[in-house]
Amino acid sequence: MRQSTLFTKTRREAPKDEVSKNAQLLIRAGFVHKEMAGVYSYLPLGRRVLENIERIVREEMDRIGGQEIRMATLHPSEPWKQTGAWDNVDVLFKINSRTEKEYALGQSEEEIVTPIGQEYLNSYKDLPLKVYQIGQKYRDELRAKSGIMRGREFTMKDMYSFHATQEDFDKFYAEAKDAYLRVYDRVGLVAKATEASGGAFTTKLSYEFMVLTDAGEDDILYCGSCSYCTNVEVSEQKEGEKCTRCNGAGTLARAKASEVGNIFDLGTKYAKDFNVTYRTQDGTDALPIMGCFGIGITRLMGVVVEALSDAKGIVWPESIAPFRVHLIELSNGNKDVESEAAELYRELTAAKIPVLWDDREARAGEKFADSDLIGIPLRVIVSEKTVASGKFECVTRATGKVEHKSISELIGHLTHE
RNA sequence: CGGGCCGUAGUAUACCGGUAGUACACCUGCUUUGGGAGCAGGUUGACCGAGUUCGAUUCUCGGCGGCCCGACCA
Repeated sequence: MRQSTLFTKTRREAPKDEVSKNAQLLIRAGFVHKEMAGVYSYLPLGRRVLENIERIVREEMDRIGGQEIRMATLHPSEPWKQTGAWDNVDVLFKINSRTEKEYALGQSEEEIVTPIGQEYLNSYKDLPLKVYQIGQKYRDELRAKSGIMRGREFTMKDMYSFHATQEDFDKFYAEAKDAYLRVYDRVGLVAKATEASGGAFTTKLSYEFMVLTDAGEDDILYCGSCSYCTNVEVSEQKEGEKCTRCNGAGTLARAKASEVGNIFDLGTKYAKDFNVTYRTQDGTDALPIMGCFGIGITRLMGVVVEALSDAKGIVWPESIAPFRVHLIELSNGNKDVESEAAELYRELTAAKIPVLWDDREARAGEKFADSDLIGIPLRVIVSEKTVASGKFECVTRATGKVEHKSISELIGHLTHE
């Protein structure tokens, strides 16, 4: 992609109505556009990042047997009334049509997926079933905040599972937990599986997945030596105490964290609400046990920016960066430099490496500053200097490390990781 | 939802009861060219409504919108 034609450009100053680091940087760098409080549009750079996060999530959900679907986001009111959520879930957006018919906007989709399940889950042979989708969710938050981390419209991956037995559910729950941890690891974050309350869903404990960041809204306690981590809202222990989980090997530290996912045991609540039963092996009817598993895609993007950016701008992990290479052409009209940059762009593109080519007529300082802000992992500079030396200057965004490589060395490096 | 602050070019900000100035961006030209260039010229603006006033962008009220603290947070 030529940067001269890229839709959006960088800004020198942060907008005055954003305080959070993620929103300031994403807007300055041209990834997102704010529509209103808590609602953002994703522009080419931002969309590419979302797509990369979604790809990773899909791969991990498919790996544990998930089947991707896409459910409606405009919902009939009936199922919401049937579960009681219509009157009890205050973040539910409710809409009246011009014929006075009532609708809801999806903020989670148990009310939609369960009736769908009812139609196809007839026999124990149809279980287990795991379906998921990636799509927009709407929540009527009283106060949107923290940029893209807590909006009224956001993108979420939500998976729902149906099981014949508690044992089967527990087995899948453990697989899902591992898949979640792989997702966070792959997008460059360290997430802790945190014990938390099940909220309105269940009286059982659930797992929230927490990333340590001061931009987070939750307070967690975690052990310094084992994997124990708990939301302070359900903890019976306090900061500084010996961890009981590992018999006091570690002490508990308290930190701010952002929830980037959660997984719930729904039991038979929704199956009961919608009277979903399946025929068991011995010919009786039974209620399936359900689970729901969410990952906030857009929040994850915001948390990555919060956790990994530095004073100069965003630092994207390789796995979700909008482009892998930022090709900086410093030609100033020098034809040799121009043709060398064009040639490098062609070769990288032929090697299927996504490249943002800064072919603008701008000075070096501006290009470098923009490049730091946008945060593409590898910067490759083409200039009179590099043409003379026969090697390109390669700078790693995260570390600032500079290396000089030929085209073949560079492509070899990028394709053998 | 309670409390507070705030709405001025695309962005960020001044000043002012007599219709607005700066910087960046944008357009034209010349020069410059490895860390956000310089000169010259140019384009662009008071959230909406009502009230007070000779006159309102400025003061008052209402609406709408934004941000912060708290509460809330499937």
